[in-house]
Amino acid sequence: MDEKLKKLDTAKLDGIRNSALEEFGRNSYEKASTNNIVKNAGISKGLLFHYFVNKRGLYDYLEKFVFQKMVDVILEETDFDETDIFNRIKQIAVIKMGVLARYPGIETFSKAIYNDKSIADMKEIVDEMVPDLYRNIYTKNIDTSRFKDGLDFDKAIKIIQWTIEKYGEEQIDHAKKTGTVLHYSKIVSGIDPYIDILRKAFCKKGEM
Amino acid sequence: MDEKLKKLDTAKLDGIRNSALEEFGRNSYEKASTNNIVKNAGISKGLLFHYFVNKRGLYDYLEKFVFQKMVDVILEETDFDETDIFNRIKQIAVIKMGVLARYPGIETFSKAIYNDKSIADMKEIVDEMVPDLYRNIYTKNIDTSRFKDGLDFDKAIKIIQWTIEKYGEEQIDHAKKTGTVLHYSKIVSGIDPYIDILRKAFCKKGEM
DNA sequence: CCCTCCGTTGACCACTTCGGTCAATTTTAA
DNA sequence: TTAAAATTGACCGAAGTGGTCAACGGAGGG
Repeated sequence: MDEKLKKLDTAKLDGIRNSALEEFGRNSYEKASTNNIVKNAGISKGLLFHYFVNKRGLYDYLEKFVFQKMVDVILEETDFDETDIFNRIKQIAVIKMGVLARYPGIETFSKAIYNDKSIADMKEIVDEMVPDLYRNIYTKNIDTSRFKDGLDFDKAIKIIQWTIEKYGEEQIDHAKKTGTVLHYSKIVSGIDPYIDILRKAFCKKGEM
Repeated sequence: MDEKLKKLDTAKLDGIRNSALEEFGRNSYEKASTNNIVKNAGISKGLLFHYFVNKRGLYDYLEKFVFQKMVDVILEETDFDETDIFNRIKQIAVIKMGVLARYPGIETFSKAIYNDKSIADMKEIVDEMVPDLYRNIYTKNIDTSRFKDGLDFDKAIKIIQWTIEKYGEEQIDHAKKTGTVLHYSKIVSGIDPYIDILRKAFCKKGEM
């Protein structure tokens, strides 16, 4: 399966992935329809099974893909020379949103994974790697001296991260409800006032 | 339909609702199976259609129910004598979690609503009422004088609210992944350190 | 004791959709 | 020109779909 996949046209593969992520994100594994997937991907039924063998093969591939993609992109695009934690967190949030934009459905799919029984190995890998990854990207080469004395660093990071994520989610929700197109640059700039508040709240007076 | 429903046994109705919320939450409207719903609710097929006429009737009922339930419980249980915004937000979060605990699946169902086309009236009602409701419950009889001068009140509230919500989500996720049972009292007490941090960050020195 | 009422059942309906196959066709490259 | 590879979609038996309805059982009144 994997050798065949490597020869598959990038654009076509992208289409299949997005279509499948959406279908598996919206429905449980059993109810997700391969017919819908091929229809929305604009390919024939036979081709899907030619490349992914069967439904389970496609699902397992997607599972590995979304995890690997997120990790790869974050590690690759994060600027570890940035020592300011606020900028670092914002940067990672923006990177994540970029992935979400390129692969719509990746989010609902990720959440749906834990409802279905999936590859056993996969869960272990994820559960091991993710905490490690997150500890790294939010602490590596970060200047903690600017924080107020006595502030719980880990919890402060969580608050900043959560604020940025929730702001993003709110914007996405709002766009979905009103039917407007979402510009990620707008989200990014809209975050700043919140970051300012948190910076004032968490940093020493002279160090902002 | 509605008159019949009133005579339906509470426990049985609860079972049907929870089963249906879960099924509609996990699947799109078309793919959601009435067979699954009756099976998990422990009732016969005929009974479901006797009370709800058809699939759409059940769905529309659920839509009204989840919205009405949330509003009612919040308005009923919130203590508006509490003037401290931190306690107020925490209180509402706890109330919400209580509803989520009693009706598992209500959350995914709510999110799924905006993907499917649903009762047109419903959307308008929700879009009008919800912002109003939220403006009220987070500001009515709240003492704003404790906040630091120059702090953006609305944004500060958002940050507090988001922090509490994300903390809750994280705990629920963790419980789901590890398969452990979740005690809501634990969530509630676990929030406090975060609230303390935000209180120190947002309030005047003497006013905490 | 029967009778009527009503909540409740689940076999059954015609129909759609399911995952998956494979002979046939088109595209590619040499 | 030809062999190989990519791609199609009609087709399969099986399973599931929303919805119906004749029949059942127990409660309550006479």
